Amino acid sequence: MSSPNPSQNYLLAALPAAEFEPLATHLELVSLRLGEMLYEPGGQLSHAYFPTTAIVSLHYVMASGASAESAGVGNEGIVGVSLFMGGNTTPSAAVVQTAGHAYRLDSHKLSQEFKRAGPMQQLLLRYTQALMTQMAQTAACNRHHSLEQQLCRWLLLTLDRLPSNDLIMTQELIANMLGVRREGITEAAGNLQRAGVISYRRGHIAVLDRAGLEGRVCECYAVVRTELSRLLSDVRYRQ
Amino acid sequence: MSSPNPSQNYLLAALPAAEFEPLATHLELVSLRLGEMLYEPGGQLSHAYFPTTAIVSLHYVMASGASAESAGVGNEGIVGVSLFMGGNTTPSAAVVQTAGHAYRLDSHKLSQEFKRAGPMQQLLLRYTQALMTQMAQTAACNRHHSLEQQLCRWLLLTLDRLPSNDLIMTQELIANMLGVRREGITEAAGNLQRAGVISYRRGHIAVLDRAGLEGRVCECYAVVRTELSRLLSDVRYRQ
DNA sequence: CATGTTATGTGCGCTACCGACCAGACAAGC
DNA sequence: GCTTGTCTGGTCGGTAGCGCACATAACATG
Repeated sequence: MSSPNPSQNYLLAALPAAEFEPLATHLELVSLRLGEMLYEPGGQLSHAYFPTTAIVSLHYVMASGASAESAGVGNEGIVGVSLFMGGNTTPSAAVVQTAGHAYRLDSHKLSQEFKRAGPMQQLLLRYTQALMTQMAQTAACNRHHSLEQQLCRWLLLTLDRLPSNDLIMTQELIANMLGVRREGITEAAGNLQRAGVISYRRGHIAVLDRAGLEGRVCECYAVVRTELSRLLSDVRYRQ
Repeated sequence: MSSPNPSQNYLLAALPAAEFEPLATHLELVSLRLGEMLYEPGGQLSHAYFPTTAIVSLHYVMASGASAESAGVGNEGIVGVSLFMGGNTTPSAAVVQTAGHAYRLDSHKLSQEFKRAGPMQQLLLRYTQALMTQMAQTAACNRHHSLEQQLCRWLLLTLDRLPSNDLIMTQELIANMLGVRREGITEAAGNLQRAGVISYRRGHIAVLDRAGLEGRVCECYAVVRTELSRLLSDVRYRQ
């Protein structure tokens, strides 16, 4: 896992070898810094990104400056679905939430690959549907669930995209993702720490008890997870 | 407008004549009753629906019974994107929010049409991207905007899908869509009525002053509208 | 026109979250 | 060492929206 490898990304790993090989030479390894903006609202994308160890957050920033994440993308997906959906851009921004690596692919190459209507197209469309589920669930969760439940959901989704149990993440950043006040995160995280579920210090969060998180999270986490594995499980071609 | 016609649906209307004609014989006019469930969460879809005068709401119902709409579909779109996205089903439900007509198309025929990779595919993908924008914006709006602003957004989006200014709609139903308390709608609608923007009686709402709504709505309405027209404006083939 | 049903209006206490602060605590650089 | 910036902890008032319990009003039906 330590040396970067395209097959750390689920979508790339799922491609049949015959499809992947010709693509491999066009994949460019990039290192994404925390806070880096992959694209601004309405901006043109020159590349699509397949994260391996990085995590990217798709979120909308309101006129007031307030923001809210609609979905996150990690090694299970791709950043830049609008490139093959035909819109080329979106009103959302894509910001690096966890520093790490990603493989990027020229937008023309991606579009060309998509148009071949092969396994890659199927994978991309299915992933896009999973992304829609994540967005719809975020909308419902924002409406009905408590800040603590949402924090648990967010932690679990992030954890699933990381090799370790340690997140490099300030409370302020989490608050921006969830679109809540930083103090709200302080309080909820404090509760979780007191319960022995997580432990944190300046800019680091360690998950000690994953089951504890799962016990506190709302149903939304399971819905997103289940739907992702349903959509992508039967399209894994390679080991 | 009074006699049902497939080209009342934007997507069908946008198809080039050569593409539309062979499809026309497979389109079946159906009448959708208020409250009818087109598909249940996880259920299989036998048809896709192109609404003309009907409006369908996509929403998730939580374990607690609470619900929240993630997007609405009217004559600008299609119900059943999961049929061509490859998932066949979704965790959301589709419920008729405004009774009216729709043309339905057999799921195999739709899928077959999609695979031809012609104008229909492009239209469907672009519409799907617009749908994603609507979902993402709903998530952000649920987080940050007031009930009154959300009601205005919902009314405007619904209005855009209707030929008239009269909605047949109880406050209870709106509350279910927005995922708020019925009393909250009573209050917000009361304010709007006092301001002369709308007028209502048991199960009917008339919009008197569209500009008034637009003055009170949050930015989310414009984002969704603008994105929809951006994505679909350059793919209109027929008059 | 009497009756049942469904839709709307109102009042209450309650809680989760917001906004605006300030204070302490840790990390890194000089 | 000391300083400076960043991160976390706590407080205090304010409020939007919830849950609940009703009261009233419009319509539909026989």
